[in-house]
Amino acid sequence: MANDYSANVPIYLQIINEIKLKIASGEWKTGQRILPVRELAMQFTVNPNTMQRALAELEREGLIYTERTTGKFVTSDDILVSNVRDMLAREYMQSFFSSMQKLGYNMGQTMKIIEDYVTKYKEGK
Amino acid sequence: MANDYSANVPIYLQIINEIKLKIASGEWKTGQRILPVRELAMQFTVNPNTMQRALAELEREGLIYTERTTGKFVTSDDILVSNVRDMLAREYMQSFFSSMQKLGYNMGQTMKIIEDYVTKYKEGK
Amino acid sequence: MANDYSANVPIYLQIINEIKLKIASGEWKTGQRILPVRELAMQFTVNPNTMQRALAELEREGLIYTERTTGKFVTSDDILVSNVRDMLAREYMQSFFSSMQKLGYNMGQTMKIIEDYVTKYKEGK
Amino acid sequence: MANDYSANVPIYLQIINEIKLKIASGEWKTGQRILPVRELAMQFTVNPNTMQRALAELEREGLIYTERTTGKFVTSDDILVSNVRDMLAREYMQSFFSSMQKLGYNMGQTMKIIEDYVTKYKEGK
DNA sequence: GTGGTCTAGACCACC
DNA sequence: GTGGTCTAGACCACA
Repeated sequence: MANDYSANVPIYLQIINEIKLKIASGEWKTGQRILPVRELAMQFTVNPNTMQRALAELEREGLIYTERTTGKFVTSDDILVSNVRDMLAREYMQSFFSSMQKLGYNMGQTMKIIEDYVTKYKEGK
Repeated sequence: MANDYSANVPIYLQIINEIKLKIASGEWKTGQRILPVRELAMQFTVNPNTMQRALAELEREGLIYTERTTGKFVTSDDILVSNVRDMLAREYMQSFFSSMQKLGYNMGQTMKIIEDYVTKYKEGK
Repeated sequence: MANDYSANVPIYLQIINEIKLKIASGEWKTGQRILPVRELAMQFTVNPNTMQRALAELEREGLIYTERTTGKFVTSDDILVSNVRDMLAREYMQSFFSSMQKLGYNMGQTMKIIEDYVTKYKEGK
Repeated sequence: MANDYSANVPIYLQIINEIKLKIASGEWKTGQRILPVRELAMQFTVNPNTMQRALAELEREGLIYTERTTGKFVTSDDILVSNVRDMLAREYMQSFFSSMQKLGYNMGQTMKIIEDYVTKYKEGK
């Protein structure tokens, strides 16, 4: 049996995911300037180096770019952002179906549960 | 420095979830005797004290009971198990919809994505 | 006129190039274990973090891989190494021809100079 | 901590090389008057003192001479310029062969690579 | 004031 | 002892 009791997910990876979500969801708009590294670090209560590392990684993925001495910006590539958003949605969905499967629900049963939930949600609203 | 990044989730909590999942999914059947603590601890490659703590917690929730001198058993209360299973499914589902909402998909859009996914899944199969 | 009086090339980039050369030239053989990060850092008289960064980059390029708790190894992919070697050779060559062009030699003239040089070299030997 | 990583090459040395190249390549013609130090300094976006130092060095090497009250001129000694040009070419070439050797190519292999490259270059053109 | 880099020193998980 | 991560604090180039 494989045993990996959650070795702490590195902070910089958690930050990467958080920011990726902000960009994908449009909370950080394409082309928009982002806060200075040091301010971001304070906002996330993290060391500037850690933030720097996270942003460097996001830059490698193309979600952020740097203008020397001016600052960092969200990419202006709407298609890229859209792809990231789709990819995240897909990950969430697959993870959800996988969890349901572990609980013993096959896809059809899972769909039924979802539909019931949505129906009740609409009525409740 | 105080920060809000996931300090390790205590191992005993992780184990509780694992076992709860085994019971809810039927991998551990109702009324079935479970292995001695020490063996379970080995199986999970965990300290026996940690396993003991997890089992105690599960017992408080009624999912496990102890017969002195005989050992520990999964509850025989099928309804309780069924409720736990439903509850977990509900948690997964709410968490999923919540994530999708953070990504900017409302419930209708999310449903559409799910249906597309399921359709493609069936075709692919 | 563009002015960029060599801002120091970052040490970690210099190290990357040095190590890449060692691997491409076969001084570090494919599959061979490399020294621990901290020892390498001492050998290069550099901070361990700097060495770590360089090695991480090389790992992203596939030239190095890590076995947890065991150490780091040169890739076993001979083809990859061969490609890197070819690429470096090509870079050197293009840089050379480019320099000669700046000096006012076209490709034919450059070839002539090379051949003279090689001829003399052989005679001298 | 002492280490052997390229501390910035002094700017005046970089400028010397740049100007030497201009003279050797004929961009600055023999006997031609060169701009006043202050204008050159501006062109190179460099402190006038730095430019002065570079020109003084070039004068010591005979590539430049000063006529009091008139200004500075490129040497009229075509043979000297030609020699400098040859010497630079030779340096580039030796540096190139040396790099290739470090990569593990002997002179014959290097020649083969050059010829392949030139052949493809001509076809491509 | 901006990002980028480097050092020093520490802690952690894994074996 | 191995790699990986994090913090703190410093320095640099560029504009």
